[in-house]
Amino acid sequence: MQLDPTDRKILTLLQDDAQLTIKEIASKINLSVTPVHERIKKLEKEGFIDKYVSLLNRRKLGKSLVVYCNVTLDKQRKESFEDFNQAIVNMSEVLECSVVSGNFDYMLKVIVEDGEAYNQFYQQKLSALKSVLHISSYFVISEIKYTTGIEVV
Amino acid sequence: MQLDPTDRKILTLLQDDAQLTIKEIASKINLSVTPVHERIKKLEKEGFIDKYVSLLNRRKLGKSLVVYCNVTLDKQRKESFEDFNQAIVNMSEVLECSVVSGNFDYMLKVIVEDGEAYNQFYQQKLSALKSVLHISSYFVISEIKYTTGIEVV
DNA sequence: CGCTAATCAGAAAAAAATACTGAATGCAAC
DNA sequence: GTTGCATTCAGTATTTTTTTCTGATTAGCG
Repeated sequence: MQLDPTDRKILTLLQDDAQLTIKEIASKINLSVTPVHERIKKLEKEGFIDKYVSLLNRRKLGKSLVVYCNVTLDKQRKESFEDFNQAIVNMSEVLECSVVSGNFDYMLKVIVEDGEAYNQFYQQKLSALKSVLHISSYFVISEIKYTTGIEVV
Repeated sequence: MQLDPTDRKILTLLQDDAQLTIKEIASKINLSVTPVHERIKKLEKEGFIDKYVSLLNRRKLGKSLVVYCNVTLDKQRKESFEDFNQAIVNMSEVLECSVVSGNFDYMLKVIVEDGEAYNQFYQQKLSALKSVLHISSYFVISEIKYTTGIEVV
């Protein structure tokens, strides 16, 4: 399926504010509600829109510390990767985890309450995994930018 | 303001699916619509809910490559950080950017179309910034986990 | 006990989403 | 050229949801 400029405008609006009513969107792009509604349903069905979420304020919820981790696995063990992946998916502290190229294996983004909580997480959860060989932690001091919005060209 | 278990349930539901109707939420947590509605409005006003967004499928939109970057700035120049921050905020390829502790200064998450597009971005945008001294790039090979949902305890 | 504040259910009103109808347009086949 | 088909749209009707309003229940407290 090919997106036209109207679809792109709708996607751009929705990824910034999913609470916009169809009428509001219609008004912003000079259309009536019918085509806007139909297009949104189509975009959902075709998989351009993955899901609608509300973004919570992590500080308000006591998760003030963000840490990026580089993890290297013990390549000797054949099942290392599967074991590790499985474990990571079930850790609520880990928001993002990807296999990356370079001189380590995984990049993680972790959020916790504070340094003490990270120490707990590090010692009892992450480094406790048998497949883990090495971890480097980078503490976030200041968040310059965070967005879930991607450019819709 | 203090959250009670009902508030936490609502937040947990909403951060996973912001399209749930108040009636559906009410039914899931055994309440009527009135208190659910009142609580959501309160949670928005108090800042526990930052915003509602739709998450788009980046592959569908041609952004197939994710790259994490470590950037080191030239500390000699006094205005380096401000200049860099300003520039980053205006780059649509950069989804996340944070100042971090450790042997480099910034951690970035970048999404682009492919390797060629990254090369373009790297050469003409990122390394073109005067304040940038060094960049290390880590290409994402496989995304194990990605979520915007944080544990609401 | 009586007062107040907080929380809730249920119903009513307002607004939104969804479904339906038909008009306008573009395009391909003949 | 014109017939037929598909696409896109505006306008309206219907259904569903949100929002507001009213009053009941409960818990805390002097």
